[in-house]
Amino acid sequence: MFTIGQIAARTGTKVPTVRYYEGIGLLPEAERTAGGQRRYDRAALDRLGFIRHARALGFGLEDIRALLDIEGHGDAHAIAERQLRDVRDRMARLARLESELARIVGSCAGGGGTGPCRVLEALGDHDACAADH
Amino acid sequence: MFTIGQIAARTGTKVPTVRYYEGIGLLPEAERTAGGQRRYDRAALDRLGFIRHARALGFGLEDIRALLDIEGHGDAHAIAERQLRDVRDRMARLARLESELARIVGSCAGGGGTGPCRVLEALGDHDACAADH
DNA sequence: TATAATCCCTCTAGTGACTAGAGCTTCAAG
DNA sequence: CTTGAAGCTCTAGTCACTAGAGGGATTATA
Repeated sequence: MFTIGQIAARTGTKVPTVRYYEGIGLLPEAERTAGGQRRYDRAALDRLGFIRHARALGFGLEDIRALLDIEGHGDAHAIAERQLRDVRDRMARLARLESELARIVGSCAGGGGTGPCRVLEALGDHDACAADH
Repeated sequence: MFTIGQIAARTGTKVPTVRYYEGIGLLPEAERTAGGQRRYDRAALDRLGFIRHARALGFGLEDIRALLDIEGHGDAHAIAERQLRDVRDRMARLARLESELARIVGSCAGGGGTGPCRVLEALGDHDACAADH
């Protein structure tokens, strides 16, 4: 049996987060000692590991709840594909931001320089942007 | 003079968001008609445009507040550079997620197929990941 | 001038995924 | 038996909005 601090450390989770997961029903209610402290078994540890892995991949908690519920139906594939599409979307948007920001930062050469910095003008100038954000 | 709906439409903002910005002090308090409705001038419209542009580039509201306050000191450049670093960090992390997710989704070939889908196993299998998330 | 359609007002509460803190109790080691 | 770390509950805060209730203002048309 593990304490909450132990499963937290083993999965790279913070202790309040473990309690939060229990509170919203992602983790089952833990057994308690006579004094009221939580104790966990191997299954709980694995489940938390699964949750943290899925979180690290960007799945939302509701998606994770669905993944934990279905246990083998076809839905898992659809959820993962949707997540992959989301990630690719975000990548594309970030790439546009990056080039725009690089342009703005580049619009005045040095950081410690003397002249007035163009960053504010560049930020105010919407029309110079490629498009859509 | 513009109504709140007009400046919202012109800047691609939702009306409650404009009121929210006023509430947190990003926009000055608007003049009011006798009946209590907000009216805006050109300066307010420009300021809101600046805010929305900066938001679209991923700046947080506190950064934007700082950008609006300084009006020409060297800080703007530093803030923009930090934002650019943030964006590049996020891009790198997303790229790792993307390859991991693609692997997981690819681990079972078809969506509408018959056999059991490996997505859940792949999600549970932390060790197969390249690293660090 | 009356009315209807559209807009606007304030206020509260909810979102997602935690995180921080106060004030207290339990556990394990020595 | 004492001490110190770790645990407990509960409330509230984060960020940047968004939704809804219940009502008032403005404007265009008849």
